[in-house]
Amino acid sequence: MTSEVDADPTVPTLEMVAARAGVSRSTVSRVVNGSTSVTADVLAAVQAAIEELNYVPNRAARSLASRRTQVIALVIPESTAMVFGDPFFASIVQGVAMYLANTEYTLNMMIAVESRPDKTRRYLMGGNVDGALIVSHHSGDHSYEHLERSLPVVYAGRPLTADGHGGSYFVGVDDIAGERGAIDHLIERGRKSIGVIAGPQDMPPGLDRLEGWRQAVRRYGMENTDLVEYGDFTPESGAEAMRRLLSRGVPIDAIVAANDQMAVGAYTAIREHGLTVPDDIAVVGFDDNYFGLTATPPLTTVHQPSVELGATMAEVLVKLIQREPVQQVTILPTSLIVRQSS
Amino acid sequence: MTSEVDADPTVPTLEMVAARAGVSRSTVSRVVNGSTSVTADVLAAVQAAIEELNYVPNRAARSLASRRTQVIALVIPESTAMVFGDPFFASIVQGVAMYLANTEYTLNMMIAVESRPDKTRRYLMGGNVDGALIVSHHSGDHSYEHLERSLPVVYAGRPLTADGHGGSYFVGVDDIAGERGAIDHLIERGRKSIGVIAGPQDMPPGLDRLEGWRQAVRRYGMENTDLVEYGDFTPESGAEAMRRLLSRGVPIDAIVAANDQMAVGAYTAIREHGLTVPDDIAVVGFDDNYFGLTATPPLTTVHQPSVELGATMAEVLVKLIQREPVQQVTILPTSLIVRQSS
DNA sequence: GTGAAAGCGCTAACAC
DNA sequence: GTGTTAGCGCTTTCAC
Repeated sequence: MTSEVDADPTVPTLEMVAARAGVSRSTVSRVVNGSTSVTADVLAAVQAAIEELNYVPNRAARSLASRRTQVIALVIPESTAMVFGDPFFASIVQGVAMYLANTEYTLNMMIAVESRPDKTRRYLMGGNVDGALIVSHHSGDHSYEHLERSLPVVYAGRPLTADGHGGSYFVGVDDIAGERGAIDHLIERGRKSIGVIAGPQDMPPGLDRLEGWRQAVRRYGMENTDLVEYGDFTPESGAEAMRRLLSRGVPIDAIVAANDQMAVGAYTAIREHGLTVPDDIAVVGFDDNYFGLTATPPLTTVHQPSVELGATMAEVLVKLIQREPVQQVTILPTSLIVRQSS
Repeated sequence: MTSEVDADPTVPTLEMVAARAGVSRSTVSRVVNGSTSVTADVLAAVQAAIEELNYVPNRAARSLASRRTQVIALVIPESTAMVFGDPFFASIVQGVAMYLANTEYTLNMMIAVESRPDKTRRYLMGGNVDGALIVSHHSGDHSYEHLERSLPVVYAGRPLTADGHGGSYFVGVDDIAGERGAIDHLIERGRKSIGVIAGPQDMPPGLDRLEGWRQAVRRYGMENTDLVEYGDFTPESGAEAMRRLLSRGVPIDAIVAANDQMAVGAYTAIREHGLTVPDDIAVVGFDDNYFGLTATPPLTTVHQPSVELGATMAEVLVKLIQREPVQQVTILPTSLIVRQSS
């Protein structure tokens, strides 16, 4: 048995609603668009007709006539999509989708194939969407900046440019403060020699989390100011960085990693050296995802509100589109989740 | 500084292309739509004009005139979106998006708010999309079945109905065979008493993976045919199920869990009893996500090709829309990933 | 092979 | 408040 799709169960049009309600198409249009200048009885009649016919406005027609699409693009570079497994991106997508579910906007998720950057650019500039949300693994990469002249755009994370944000709108978290908080916590617990497994230094989270560590090291007047090794956000790189740190022969009683994956990787290296977490070395991650949640021992980490980040990006973009006032920069708070690794 | 959006940088229209190329709009339309009945020189002229003007067809106009939208909806029930953290869903979304990136179709991802089922239904039936992909955590829930009469629909996972698939199109994996393979492996490694932490019995993966264990138990003539406890796919439930299994006092030297999260949870319970993985008890999961990958020891598990599953769903739907022949049921193979827990 | 003409379903001035 | 009138940018018969 094959499920056959009906030829055409005649989708009702605005005109049919008008005829049934005994009014003009304009009036129906007004009702559909929530105009106030319609008398109560006419409104009721139209609504009844809409209900009876099960009328749904045709987006294409509406968009063509109004020159608004009611579509928001969520652009994800292909290289980022590959690492979609990263819970951070999944959460952002979820936040965006859930926020938009309660608006009139539709989410158009697109993978930007990097070998054909033009395809994406043209699609976005071709009047097919009302605005775009850009999420890149290489957070801070605002290479779509030229778009901003023809389309409202909101980024996840601050741009890489040192001098301000170049007019871009973005939503992010305060990585510096978040990492500083992690170290405050370690100091409170009596740790003296705190190392850091930093992330790539060509993206803001990598840079800022390291800066947070630096500020804290200075503030607490710690002796070892060069206990830094770098990773690329993968567990393996975290393990390697930790091995390098341990092989220095310098005493270390705590480590902060720029994300949970590397923190969990550090566990491996610590165990290899016959040491235990947290007795010998306390470990604190960043992000708060299940890598840390399911690790043994469960990881203390800096929580980043990623679902909310997605929702906020969508909110800012919608306001931008509707020309409501919005801040260019929105910083969401991080919070320390203390578990058993510290 | 505020980024101002230009008033209207005049998006080029098909008419402008026609004028520039010195042909009629119909001809430009033919070129844009890849019609063969256009002479080489005319084609070249039109393509040049398109290039020079940076012309992009307006989707709304095209859709209005052709009565095709080129939009595919990916519907995710709200309750499922909540557990978006489950890598399985993230991978499906990724697969769908990546497949569609190479087609003319656009991905419209929508969260179906369960308190307003009508909103979703009407949107889908209102001629706003050419087809729908339905992904539910409660896999097998084909409650959108009525839609299939007016719209091509493809589901992830087999329906719950016992009698065939009721005409629905779906893409899934062979959970029964996958689980059986896990047990073949354990038997090969000399395990004698294999228990199972089953999933919820109101969804196909839960049912089928347990059935796979049952078939294998029977086939190998194992003695303990009731070494079954149930969980709800979370790590905690896996730990609890394992505790119940261990407290029975029956010898167990291996356990298969219906997903990786529960398998990792089982680790906890096994350790609590002073036992080790895999020396005392071998553990095999199902899904193959980072829960198992980052666990200690890394988990042996049944790999499910989730990205490919998403891509295949999209492929089937596109063929369905284009009235090309497609199988109603597509079953993707699972494969056993042997790591260190078995 | 190419053009002319007629809409697709809706919104938005503008009259009344 | 409500109706009339033009399109929005494209596809699609149908002639030629």
